[in-house]
Amino acid sequence: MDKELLIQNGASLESIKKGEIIFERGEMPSFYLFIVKGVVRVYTLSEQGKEFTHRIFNQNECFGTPPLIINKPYPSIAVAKTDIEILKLAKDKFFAALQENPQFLMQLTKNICEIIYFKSVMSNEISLHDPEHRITTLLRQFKTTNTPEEIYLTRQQIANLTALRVETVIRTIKQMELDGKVKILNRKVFI
Amino acid sequence: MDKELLIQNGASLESIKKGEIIFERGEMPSFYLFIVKGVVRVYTLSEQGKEFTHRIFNQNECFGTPPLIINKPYPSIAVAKTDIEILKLAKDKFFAALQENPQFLMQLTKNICEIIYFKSVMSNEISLHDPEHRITTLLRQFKTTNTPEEIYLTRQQIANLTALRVETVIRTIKQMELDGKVKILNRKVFI
DNA sequence: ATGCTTTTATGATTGGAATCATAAACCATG
DNA sequence: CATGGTTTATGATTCCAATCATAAAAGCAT
Repeated sequence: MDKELLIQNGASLESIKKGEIIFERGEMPSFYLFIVKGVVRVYTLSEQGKEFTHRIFNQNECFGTPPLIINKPYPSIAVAKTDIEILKLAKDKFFAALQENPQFLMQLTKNICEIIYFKSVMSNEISLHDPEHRITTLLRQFKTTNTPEEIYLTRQQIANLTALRVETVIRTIKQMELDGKVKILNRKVFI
Repeated sequence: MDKELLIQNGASLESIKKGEIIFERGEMPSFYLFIVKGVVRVYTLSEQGKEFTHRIFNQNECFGTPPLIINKPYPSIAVAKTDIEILKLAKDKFFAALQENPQFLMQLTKNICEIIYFKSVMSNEISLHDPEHRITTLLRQFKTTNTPEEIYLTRQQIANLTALRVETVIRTIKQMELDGKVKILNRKVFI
């Protein structure tokens, strides 16, 4: 999981500019991908161009790993939200490293469990709850799992994570502020 | 992962009647749970009693494992859909078994990756697509991952898996039949 | 400062799934 | 085969988020 171990096993460091696509939907995975620096967003698109953000990954996290492990095409798109640096480890070397290094596998499994937990929480929200509830849960989730500087999400980003439209998010957050449920400083939302 | 290994490591077999709750939302996991026989449904409830089914698990699958691994409360409820038999392995023994047996861990990780893949596909559907698209994707997914006898889902079950209401599912499937997109034999849907 | 892009804001309207209500068809079980 | 429970069916209505349109405010580069 950590940089040293990945490099020892043959991973190569790659710099990617903000906005560049890291993998496309439908593509077969051929690398284990680990973020050394920066932020990556994994999302899907509808035919009409609407976006749904599955997750935002920060440094020291891997992404796109489940499709690699079960050998299925990526169901989503990954894009660099900032300039990033990632370590890429070729598939065969990745599996060899897993074999030899049980700690690595255990750490990876924990990471994947965190992802599935977040997805469970959010899919419950999206399937059963109204806009205010969804937004509240998302913000609480981000508050506990990210450092303060990373918390800030634009209304559009909140919309993409909660499967709402940006106008709905704006209106809902406004109402929540009126009700004293959140505070807005600059344009940032505090819960 | 397989029965023998679990029993060797101290798992105990338990019979549970159809309809019984296996774990509740909010409860802390203390066992690794593996289905020897029968079907388990994992779902969440809204305040108004609406249900969202996260996944249906069949025999030779484990369920509720991510919260156990990351030591967080279950975000959902598990219920026996049929009379079932499960192997329960206490948390400490489970982690010990993982330590000693890398194959077990690898198999577990693959299982979890399958779950997250399915969840990714479905959350994309629920967030971005209309009822027909959601239902089509769900049925296709079930067609490829389950054996024919297991495919049959009631309209209500489809609704709970796609975050739609049962009337919407009924109307949508009717329309799809008229359009020649599915066949209905007895009341079962074939795609 | 100046313009350019992104983000937030807001009103008007629409659309489509949820909801409500009722009943028919089917299935299991004694 | 009669009975009760589940599943499917269907019409009428409601409701709320999406959509459409427009603009103000803030951030950013030159």
